[in-house]
Amino acid sequence: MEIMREDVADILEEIALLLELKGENVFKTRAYKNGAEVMRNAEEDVLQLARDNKLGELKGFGKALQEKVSELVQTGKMTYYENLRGEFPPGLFDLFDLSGLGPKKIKALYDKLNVDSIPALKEVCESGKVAELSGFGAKTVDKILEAIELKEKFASHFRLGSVAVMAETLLDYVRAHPATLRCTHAGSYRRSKEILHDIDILVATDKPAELTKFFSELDEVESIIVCGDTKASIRLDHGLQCDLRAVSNAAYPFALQYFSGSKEHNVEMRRRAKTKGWSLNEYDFQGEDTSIELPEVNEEADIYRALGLDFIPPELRENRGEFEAAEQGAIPKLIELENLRGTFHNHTTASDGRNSLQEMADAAVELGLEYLGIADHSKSSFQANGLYADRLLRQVEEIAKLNQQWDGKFRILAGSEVDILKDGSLDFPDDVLKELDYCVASVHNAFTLPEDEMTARIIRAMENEHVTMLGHLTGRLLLKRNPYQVNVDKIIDCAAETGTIIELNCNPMRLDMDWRHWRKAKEKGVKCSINPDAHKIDQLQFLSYGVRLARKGWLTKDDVVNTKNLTEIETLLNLQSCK
DNA sequence: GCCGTTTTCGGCCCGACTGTTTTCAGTCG
Repeated sequence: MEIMREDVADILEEIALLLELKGENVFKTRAYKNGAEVMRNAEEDVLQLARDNKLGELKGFGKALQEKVSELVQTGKMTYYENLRGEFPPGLFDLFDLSGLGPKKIKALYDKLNVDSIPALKEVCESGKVAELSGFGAKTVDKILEAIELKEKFASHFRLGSVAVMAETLLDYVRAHPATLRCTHAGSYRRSKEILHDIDILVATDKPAELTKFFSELDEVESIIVCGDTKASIRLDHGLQCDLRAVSNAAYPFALQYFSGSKEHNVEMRRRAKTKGWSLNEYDFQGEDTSIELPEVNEEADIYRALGLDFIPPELRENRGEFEAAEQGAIPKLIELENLRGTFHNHTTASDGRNSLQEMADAAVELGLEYLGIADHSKSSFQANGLYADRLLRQVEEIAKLNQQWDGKFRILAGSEVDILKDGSLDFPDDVLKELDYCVASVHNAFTLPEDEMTARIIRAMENEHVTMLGHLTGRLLLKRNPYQVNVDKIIDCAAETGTIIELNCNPMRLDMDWRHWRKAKEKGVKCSINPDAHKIDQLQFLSYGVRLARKGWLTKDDVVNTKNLTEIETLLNLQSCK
């Protein structure tokens, strides 16, 4: 099997774990973890660099990592890794998933009690042997057993869309507390990650212990993980964890910056602070040399300014180029929800939607939109009641009639989500497609094609002049189904050449194309359409997730076509005004 | 193991909480 970028990163990360188990130098293990991070995020074609023995060009890759990864990519195996792996039983790795257990404790359990799997751990916990080990006690045993139970019960991953309501509710509670001075979300929720492990809330107050106690006693709390004077961690329904940090008003900007992360972003912040002779933590700047004056900080932006940086919006804080941009005054003005004037790719009862054309349009008008693109499924998506050409053309006529009611102030755009068939041809012939206002082309079957065939298939579809935009590029369903194999770089290049718009499908299950690719796409001139893929009226609200992820992908108002008003869209699509 | 306008050695981000400890190690974020 061909080695992928992600496989290399996973192996480097596993080596780091193995080295920790062996009790190796922490900086050595960190070097491997860092190497994994570089593999995942580097702009370069890292596999090609590995084939050419040029990985040393990447910061973080020295002689040792370069040789090991090159061996892996060129031969399909890494001797060092395989030897290291042979030193430990495979079941040991599962123990790292248990919260409260780290490399030191796992090593002790393995060395002293021969624990090499979760079932074995459960047994020695229950037999009382663990409590006898030095450094372990009754409470540790309880915690381990609870962690085992939790792992079995919950997977600790949550989609942005499934935590957003709870995140807002909890913040509202904190905001309403009389001892709260100011508060907001931090962490990955603030950074708009598509998958979250927890919700972080930060509060400024003179009575921190009062806040943590209040928080840990909310009705929504299933169990309390920790509750101290300044921090409370609670577990909610479905195992979702939520952390509250309470700090002084003076420390609030520092804490907000710190707890918003990402870890990679903060490591770089601290490194930059050090070059100025300061140490940065979640409370303040500390001067190593007391003769150097410390900057005054009242809000988060002051911290960035002190380091010679423009304010970096939280969504961009992934250490993926935001520092360079902030230095050069090149942080883009990111898109806002209120910039959206309309949207494409929505379904009705004609295929697998729940609401009629009229109902969907009324809901869009209610949201203040000027146009709503309908794109019901085409005939090959028989599972979704896809339309044959005759039904589609009747829908086009019906839309034309409905459009007369809004006197040109609102318009339903007649489209189709046309299936890209296995060979890259489309599910409707050109003489049907040309009757439409626009067309979304999507893959809905044959997900297991090899990457090159899948890429060629999609490119062939994009080359059709009637295809306006490409739907959910990778077909992923977050936490449920992996993306199909497709060469995203080639798709982006093709979109740039053909002028095909790429969709940011904002169904929280999809959020596809992934935010990590948008910056590259926009630099090549590819436009984005933020599409809710709504199957009922309330799913039009998915637009807010789309905007959050578009921001994360560095997109501005100008990069997103559905920020254009109706007149501009009619021009873009070569449509006669229906006034 | 990596890195370098203080460079080839000596650093590498840092604090809170918990539990098992009589002053700290381990884990987490």
